Amino acid sequence: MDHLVARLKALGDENRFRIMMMLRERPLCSCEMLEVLDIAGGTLSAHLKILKEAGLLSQDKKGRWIQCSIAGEDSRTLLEFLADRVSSPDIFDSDSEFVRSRPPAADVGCSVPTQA
Amino acid sequence: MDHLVARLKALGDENRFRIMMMLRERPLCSCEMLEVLDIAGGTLSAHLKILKEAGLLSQDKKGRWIQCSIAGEDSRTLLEFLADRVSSPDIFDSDSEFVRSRPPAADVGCSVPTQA
DNA sequence: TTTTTATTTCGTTATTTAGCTAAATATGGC
DNA sequence: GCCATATTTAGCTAAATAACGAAATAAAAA
Repeated sequence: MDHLVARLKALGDENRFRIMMMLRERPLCSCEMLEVLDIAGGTLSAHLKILKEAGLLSQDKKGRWIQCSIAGEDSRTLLEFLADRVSSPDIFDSDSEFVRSRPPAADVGCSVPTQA
Repeated sequence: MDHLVARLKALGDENRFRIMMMLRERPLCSCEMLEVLDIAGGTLSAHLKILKEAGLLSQDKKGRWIQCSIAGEDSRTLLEFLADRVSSPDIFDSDSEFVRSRPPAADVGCSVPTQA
């Protein structure tokens, strides 16, 4: 499959798209995403794997947790273009708002229960 | 699901993406697409339905056949942006080349056997 | 009106996907 | 080393998806 088509497929899922929109704000660790998305840890891990394989997301070990970021300028460009075209900005904005309301993970660690 | 995410999902399939890339060239009827894509008529019909429901494709009855086009300026903008970013231009270019090599359907009708 | 052509719908099948929970695997702090 | 935390893997289920071929529709041509 063409790489771009694979990227579109990866982004054609609401939860994965929300993840990438949040990452526009700043790098995040999984536990922060879990606070926003109503899915289990295992499910999130699977989504992150798909985004990584699509070349949209990169992961860096930062001590105990793993920091997820947007992978590369190409991905960034694509996401900015798409962000301007979402038809329900409210949802993505409130996700970003939540991210902004929290101090970066690097400062506080991940002190959130992994699974409900 | 957010409308844009639904569009990305619709485009995240190789055959559907090829269809939309070909439509950048000119409007097409199903039988022309069938010459390019190696799928059965019923399968194509299902793909066209998905693209239509995603608001990417519009269909107009033209006598005996149905003309498919890109639906709206939004879709056109999105597709042009994506077309510049495909990682295997060869495939999509050769599809477009095939389309260009044929006179428009309006002139000749659809004289191609529907299914192999 | 019968035939031909274009397209859709239907019934089926195989595969993929998204989700869960629970177990396994790091990794850092005590 | 042991415990707590973060993440991945594994095993499962249910729903969605892409494909087929054949039957059903629609509309123009003969």
